[in-house]
Amino acid sequence: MQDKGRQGRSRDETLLFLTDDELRNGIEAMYFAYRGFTADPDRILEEHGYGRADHRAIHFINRSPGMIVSELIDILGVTKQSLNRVLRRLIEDELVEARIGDCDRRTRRLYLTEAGKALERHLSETQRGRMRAAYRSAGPEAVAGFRTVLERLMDPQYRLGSRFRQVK
Amino acid sequence: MQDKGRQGRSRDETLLFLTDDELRNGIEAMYFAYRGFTADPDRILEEHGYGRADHRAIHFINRSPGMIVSELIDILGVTKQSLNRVLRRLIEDELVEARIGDCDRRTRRLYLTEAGKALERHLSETQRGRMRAAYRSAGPEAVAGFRTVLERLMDPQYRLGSRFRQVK
DNA sequence: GGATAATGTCAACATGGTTGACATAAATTT
DNA sequence: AAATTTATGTCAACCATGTTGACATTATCC
Repeated sequence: MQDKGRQGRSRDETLLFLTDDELRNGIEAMYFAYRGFTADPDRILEEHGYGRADHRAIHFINRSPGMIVSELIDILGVTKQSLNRVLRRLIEDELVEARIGDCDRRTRRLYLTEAGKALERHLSETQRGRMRAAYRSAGPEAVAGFRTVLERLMDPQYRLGSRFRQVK
Repeated sequence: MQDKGRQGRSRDETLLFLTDDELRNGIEAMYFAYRGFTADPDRILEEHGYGRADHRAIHFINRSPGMIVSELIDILGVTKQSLNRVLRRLIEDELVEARIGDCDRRTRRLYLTEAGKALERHLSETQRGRMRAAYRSAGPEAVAGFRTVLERLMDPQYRLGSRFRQVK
């Protein structure tokens, strides 16, 4: 099954990276890498009684302080009900503060509190640690390639270039 | 917040890929890319009334036909109860067949049926399509770098090299 | 024959998604 | 000024997928 594909295509050596086998390996690698990538934060979050959804909210609020709720909904790609369940708890626990917008008083601008920033740092440091180790052992050229392919894999509106007309 | 880190480190140009900012961008890219990467299969699965857990089982059974249940549990990193719920349905729906092992009759060897293979092909073709487009537009060197970093990100036992003493 | 191993199953629970319906307050349009 | 739209919040029900714990069956191993 997994040999069949290669045969017909590998005559062109320069396109070896496009054989079905190579693509399948890439798919699998993506799966395992993502799991490794989330493993450390997951452990930390569990100790604090939070989950991955909380991490994502914390990450993006830290990334763009003052972001409003609907922007966060768009970035995370979840419903307001789903995000609200997360936000409500983070606000109750005083990891996140929601201030009324000054231009538009219907909106809520989201900020991490000091406690929120502390948790963010803890999560981020651990995750960056793994990323740094991977980057360092792979080298700058590999990292550039890694980033290029990742950008091509995501839906266009989330590419680094497209993600900054928003915020404040 | 996100400027602070760079300042202290960017003096060494060759290590720019290791600044906290670069690492944070990598983390975010990983998140968005993974989402893109699973979006197409998720749509297809939903049409058939299946979920991502079913996809993973189908993927790995296709990848290593005859794999036994405990091997699949190890690869997926879930409990037997969790996998069982998935397998039970896939077997009921006749996408997967579980044959009694010939050496050890306690074990169950897992295979995709024709219907299972058909669904696998549908899912895989779509996902490979996106992967192929990304690979093609990024080029072979980027792909090599991509794969290198992914391998370094995953837990070592899942690296491509370490994943083949098993099966049959 | 007794211990161990591989699998299956039941029940209860948590997380994090979904949809649908409805409420409030503020901004915008007419 | 009134009507409409927008941003947010909330309740309830549901689904998928993970967990733990307990227990049963069958086959293998010593």
